Amino acid sequence: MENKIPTIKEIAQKLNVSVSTVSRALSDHPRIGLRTKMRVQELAKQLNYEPNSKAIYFKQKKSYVIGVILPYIREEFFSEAIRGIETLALDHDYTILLGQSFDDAEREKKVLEAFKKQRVDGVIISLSKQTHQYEHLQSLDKYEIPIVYFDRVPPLKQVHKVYCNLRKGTIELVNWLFNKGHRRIAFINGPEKINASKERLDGYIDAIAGKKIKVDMQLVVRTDLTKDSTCNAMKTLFARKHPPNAIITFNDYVHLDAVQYAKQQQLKVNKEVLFVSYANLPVTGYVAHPPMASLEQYPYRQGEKAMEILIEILRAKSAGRPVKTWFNEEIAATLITTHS
Amino acid sequence: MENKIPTIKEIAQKLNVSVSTVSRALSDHPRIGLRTKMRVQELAKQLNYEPNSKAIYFKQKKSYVIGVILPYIREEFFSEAIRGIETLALDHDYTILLGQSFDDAEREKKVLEAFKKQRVDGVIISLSKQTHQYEHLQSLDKYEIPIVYFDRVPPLKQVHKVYCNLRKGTIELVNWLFNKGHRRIAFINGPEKINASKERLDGYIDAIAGKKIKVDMQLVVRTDLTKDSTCNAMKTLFARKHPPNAIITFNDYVHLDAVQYAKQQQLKVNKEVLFVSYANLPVTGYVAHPPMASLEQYPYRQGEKAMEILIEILRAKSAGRPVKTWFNEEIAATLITTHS
DNA sequence: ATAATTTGCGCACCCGTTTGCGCAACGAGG
DNA sequence: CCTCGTTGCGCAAACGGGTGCGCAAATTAT
Repeated sequence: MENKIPTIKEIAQKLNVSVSTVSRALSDHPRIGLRTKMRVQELAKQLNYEPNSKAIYFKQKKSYVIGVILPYIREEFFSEAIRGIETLALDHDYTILLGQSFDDAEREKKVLEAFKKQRVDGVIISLSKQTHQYEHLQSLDKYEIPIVYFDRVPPLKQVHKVYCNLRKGTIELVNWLFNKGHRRIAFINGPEKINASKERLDGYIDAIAGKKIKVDMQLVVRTDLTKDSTCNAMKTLFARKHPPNAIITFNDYVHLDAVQYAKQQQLKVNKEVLFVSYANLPVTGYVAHPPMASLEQYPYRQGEKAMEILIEILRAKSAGRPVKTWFNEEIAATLITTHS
Repeated sequence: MENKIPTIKEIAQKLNVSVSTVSRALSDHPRIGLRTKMRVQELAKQLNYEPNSKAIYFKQKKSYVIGVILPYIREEFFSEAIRGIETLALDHDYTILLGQSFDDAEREKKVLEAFKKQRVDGVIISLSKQTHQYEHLQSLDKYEIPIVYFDRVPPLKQVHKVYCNLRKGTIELVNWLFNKGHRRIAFINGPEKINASKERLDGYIDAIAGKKIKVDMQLVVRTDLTKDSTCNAMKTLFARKHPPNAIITFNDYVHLDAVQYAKQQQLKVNKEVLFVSYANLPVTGYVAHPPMASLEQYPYRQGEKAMEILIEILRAKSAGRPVKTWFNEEIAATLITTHS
C-alpha cells in the first residue's frame, strides 16, 4: 500500500539488471540492447517513474528552477508579468520559485538567500523601491547565478535588464495633454530614490521645455505611493492660486487615490481637471473616472522577454559559451486613450 | 575570480579537518570542540556558505519547498492568499513554487507533474473550475506528498481543506437584503459544476424558504464568469415583467460586469436595484458603484491557515507520527456593508 | 579455426551532506 | 599500572542518478 516514489534502483531490482543499465536505457543510450530498453521503459512508465531532479542537479548542476522576486503580486502589473514568465518557463521545463519583497529591501535579501540555498538556475527580479544597494545582487552573479532585472531595474550598466523607456513615454503623455489645450500640467511623481521617478520627471521636464513654456516646479509634487501621501500631494496642488487643469499621476493606483480625493473636494474629475496616468491596468475599466490616457507598459511582454533572456543566458552557460553582452531590452510604452 | 558556491568540502580542506567535522560544527554538535566549532563557523560566514538543499534532500527527504497552485494570481483574492502562505512559509524556512492553472484542468495537471518532479514537500491548491476529477491529485497523496485544499475544495471527505462556509454566508446576505425590504432577490450564480456555486445556491434557497415566501427559480441565473455571460444573465433578469430589486452576484468581478451592464441600460444602480456580492475585494473601494454588501472570505487567513495545516502535517510526518485526522477548517465569512 | 570488432551490460566512482561507529588521547578512579 | 569514561575527531556508507571504463559474449572478417 505504501507507494513510495519509484527510483531507478527499484526498477533495476525488479528487472534483474544493474542501475546503470536502467539509467542508460531511459536516456536511450546506443549501447543498450533493444529488448532491455523496452523492458525498462515499459516498467518505468508503469510505475510512473519520474527522475529525481535533486539527484540530477549533482551531475548537471542544473535545478530547472528559476526564482522570481516581485514587490507585490497583487498589483496587476506584476501578476501579468508573472503570467508571461510562467508561461514561457513551463514551455521550457522550468518551474518558478516565487517571492514577494513587499517593497522591503531586507525581505528582498532574505528571499534571495532562500533562493540561493535552493540553488535556482537564475533569478528574475523587479526591485523593491527601498533597494538602493546592489551588492547582494551582484554577489549572486559571482556565484554564476544570472540575474535579469525588469521594470524596476538598477541604474547599472553591467546587468541584464528589460524595461520601458518612461522618459519617452512621459513626453508622449505631456504632448497629448498639450494638444488638448492643457497648459498647467501637474505631475504627482513617486519616491525620489527610485529610478522610475527620475525617468518620468526627466521626460516631463524635457517635454514642457520643448514647448517653450516655463517649467513650473511647483506643479511637481511627490507621493510615497500611500493613500495619505497622495492626498497630501493633491492638497498642495489645489492650494495654489492657479490649480492645475491636468494631472499626471505616477501610476494607476495613485490615480485612484488622487481621483477619490478630488471627488471628495467636489472637483469635476476629467472636466475641470483631466487625469492621465501610467500602466493602463484592466481594473481602471471599471472605475467611475478612469485616467483619460494611460501609458501601457506591457507587463506580460516584459516578463516574457525577461524569461526569454534568462533562458538564452542559461542555454549559453550550459553550452559552455560565454554570454557575449549585457542584454538591455527597451520596450516601447504606448499611449492608450480611454474612449471618452 | 571564478567564485564557485562554497561547499563543506572546501571549508574542510582549508581548515585541515574532515568534512564530517565541518558538518557537525555547523549544526552545533556537542562532540565537536569549541575552538574547532568557532573556526569552522567563522570561515563559513566569511565564505558566505549556504548548505546545498539538493544534497540535504537525500538525507532528510525534505526539499523545504512547497508547491502552490492557484487559478489566477491576478485576482486579488488569490494574491492575498499567497501573501498569507508566503509569509508563514518564510518564517518556517519553506520556499514556494508557484503555478497558475488559469482555470484549465490540463494545465493544472501539468503544473502538478512539474511539482512532483521537483519533489515538493507538500502542495497547497485552490482547484481550477474545470477540475472535476481528482485522481491525479489523490495520486500525489499516494506518494506521501500531502495536499491541502483551500477555498475551491473538492467535494471529498478524505482530504485536508480550508474554506468558507458560503451556505451560511449566503443566508446572511439574503437576510440582510430582506431586512432592508427587498423581496425580489435575484441571484447570478457561477458555473454549475463547481462546488462554490452549489453552496451559494443552497444558502439562497434555504434563506428564501425560511422567509416563507416562494422561491422563484427564474430569479436564479448563471454566468460562466466571463463578461458576456454575465451580461446575458442580466438581460434575462431584466426581461421579466417584474425585474428584481436586488441582485446577488457570484463574486466582485461578476459584480463589476453586472453593474457596468446595468449602467448601460440606464438602470439606477443601488437605487432601483441593489447589488450585493462575495469577496469584498479592496478594488471595489474605488469603483463608482461598489456592492452595498459583500461577504468577506478572508483570503489571507485562508492561505495562512492552509500553510499552517501543511506545516503541521509535515512536522508530524518527519517526526514519524501519523496524522490523526483530515483537517477540515471552516472559516466564517462575514458580511461587510459599504458605508452608504 | 582464429583474430578483430562490435554489442550488451556491470563495476565503481562522483556530486554535497548527514550520521553511526570507531579510534585515539586524556584524565580520573581503582 | 590498568581500566574505564569522556572528549574530539575521522572513516565510510548512504541518498538517486550519470558516466568512463572494462569485460565478456556475439558477430564479423581473415
